[in-house]
Amino acid sequence: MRSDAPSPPASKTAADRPTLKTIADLSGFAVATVSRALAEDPKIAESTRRRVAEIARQIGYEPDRAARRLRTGRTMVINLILDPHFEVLGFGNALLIGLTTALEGSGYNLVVTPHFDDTDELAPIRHIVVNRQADGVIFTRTAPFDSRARFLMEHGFPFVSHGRTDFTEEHSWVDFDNEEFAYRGTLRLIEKGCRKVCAILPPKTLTFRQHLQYGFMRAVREFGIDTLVPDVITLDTPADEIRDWACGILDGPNRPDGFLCPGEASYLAIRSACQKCGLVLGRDLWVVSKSISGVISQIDPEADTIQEDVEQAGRLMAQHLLTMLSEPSVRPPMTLQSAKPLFL
Amino acid sequence: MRSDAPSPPASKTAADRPTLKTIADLSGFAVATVSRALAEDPKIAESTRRRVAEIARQIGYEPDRAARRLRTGRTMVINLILDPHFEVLGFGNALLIGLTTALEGSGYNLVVTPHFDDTDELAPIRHIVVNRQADGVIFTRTAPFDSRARFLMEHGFPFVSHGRTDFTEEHSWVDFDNEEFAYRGTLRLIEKGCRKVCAILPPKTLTFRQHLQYGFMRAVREFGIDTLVPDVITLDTPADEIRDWACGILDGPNRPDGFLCPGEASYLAIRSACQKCGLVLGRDLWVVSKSISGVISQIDPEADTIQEDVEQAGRLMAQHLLTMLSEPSVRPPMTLQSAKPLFL
DNA sequence: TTGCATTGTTATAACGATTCAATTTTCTTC
DNA sequence: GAAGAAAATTGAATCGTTATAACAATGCAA
Repeated sequence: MRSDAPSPPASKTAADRPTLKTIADLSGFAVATVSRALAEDPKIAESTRRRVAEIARQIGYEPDRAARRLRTGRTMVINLILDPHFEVLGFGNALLIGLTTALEGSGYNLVVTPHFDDTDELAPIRHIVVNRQADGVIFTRTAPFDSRARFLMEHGFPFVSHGRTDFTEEHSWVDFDNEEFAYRGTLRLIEKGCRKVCAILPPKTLTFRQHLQYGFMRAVREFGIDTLVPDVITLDTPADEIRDWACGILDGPNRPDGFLCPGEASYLAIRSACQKCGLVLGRDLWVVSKSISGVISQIDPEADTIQEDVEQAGRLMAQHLLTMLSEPSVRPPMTLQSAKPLFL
Repeated sequence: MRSDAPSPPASKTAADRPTLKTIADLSGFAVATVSRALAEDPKIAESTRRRVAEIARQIGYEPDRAARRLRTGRTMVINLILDPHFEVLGFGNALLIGLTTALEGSGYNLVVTPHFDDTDELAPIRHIVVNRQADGVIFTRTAPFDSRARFLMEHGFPFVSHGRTDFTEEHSWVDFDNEEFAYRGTLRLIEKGCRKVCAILPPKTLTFRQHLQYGFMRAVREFGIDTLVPDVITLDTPADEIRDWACGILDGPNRPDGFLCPGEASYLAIRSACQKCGLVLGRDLWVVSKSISGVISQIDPEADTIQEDVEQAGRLMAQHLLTMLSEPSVRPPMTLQSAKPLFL
């Protein structure tokens, strides 16, 4: 007996998806009861709760997001502001994976909003806050007195930033211990015998430039090492410009013999410049690099890298936000991720 | 005179955001009239429409997403399925930037949903379709008979895939012309004098493996060149494994002298292996690589790369979806992105 | 003046959830 | 068995929007 009878004309799947009413009819209880039963309201009899939950499970009931949002005012949305300078290699992706992973099953959706024009960095966030487009915000690359953080604090809007600020008021953040990275990385270069070390740093506007600088300076001062910190070249400079600049430096007199690269693109750029100038890494020149995607240590196992676990940062940020959303009175969680050198 | 008078107790910003009712009260019209006026309903007097629009503008009215979604059933959400194998370098990021850019101002939100467990690739999509969590879906890395595409077509659910399928029924997609890439790339290797060329290909399950293979085979057959296509090594293999494998090959007899790398990680891996074996790129060995983030051509200007514009792909996918959503009867738009060699 | 389009506006009922206050049922206790 | 307390349930209102159908107001022909 064939069972593939002609199905009813184009049965639109989601047309008749179950609501509280469906469960109410099926169970004999009122809609209000069903709602409260599913919310585990202790004033609803245990037996009723079980009964309702069972039916809900059977028919695959899932509450309607729009209705809930309209009624409660909670959007169940977390908004990630997409920074234009998401490091080319790996950073954005890893963060996204971490965020979505940690948010899975929480009921929160991750909405990604771009912010690419350099004009008004507040615009997307203001829109979200004023029009209640999300319950929480996540953004990256903080400045010491970040206008986004200030705005969100002023409005009591939950957020987690990647990177610290210099505000006295506490807020939630996750950050990599860039000072430690720079300190240990520079020590490593000195240990290798470097006499003049160069650090490629982020733009001056960003908080983590300070951290890197502190760590770097601390190490070089301890050993009285010569330094070079370019003004015009930063981590955000396109790799080809870094490369060209490095070629110039390496050709000149009194060239540095150690580089601190807090990013993968800059590492590849230096590596390439070095090769072009006929210098050999690990003989004429040493480099310590931050590794995010892991590709560097995969390709150059002998390279001195320090791993930044950005995926974990994403998970942490999501968890922090979830904590704050479920317990608004809690002290904003902050996490400093330690720098783990892959060399000894 | 100091102006920092104590502000009213924690004035929650979005507490009193304007609704249709606000405009109704302000203008003297009924809520229904206001709604239809803003919708540019031709049955509403021109003068009324102008008046209402002006007030709406002044008070910064923005319709409530939840209410609208509840009433109309349209979610104004587009869902991107995050693939676990988003190429490490650049791909995911570029796509995301393209998507969000093209979606800006459209009123659609981009929600990112992960799919990391290798078990049921249909699960996230089924959830979206059955529970009406979005109006359209975007996903990547199609298989010839992709179960996700099939499911979505069966349910008449709008979607755009990155990559083609072998289904006879048409659906919307954006794809890079990988056959052309492989053909031109291989020709380039032959032109350089290569006698035995190796192609690193994606896993057999993916459609674009066929395209690459066709292009590759077409070129080598034309010139009767020897080939090597590893079975165990694919584009998804971690860079260190590719590197180790390549070292083995390059040390052995009858080694290939040309590599086709349709991905940046594989290029870096080959480049590194080559260096380790004491071979020199452009003398003992040639490589043609696909470049996505652009970092390769920035670092190795002399490298033979072919650019894939993934950001544009993202923009196209978003545009395709928007078209289909606004005109459901339209023939699903498809775009093949041409391969642009950066060498002559 | 009546009748009948035409044009513009509005009251009302949803959409699917939550929540308050009111109601019904069950359990105690005398 | 009645009264009162406790426990369990429910009707109705609400969130902000849109769609339908009904309602006024105006113009024009007969």
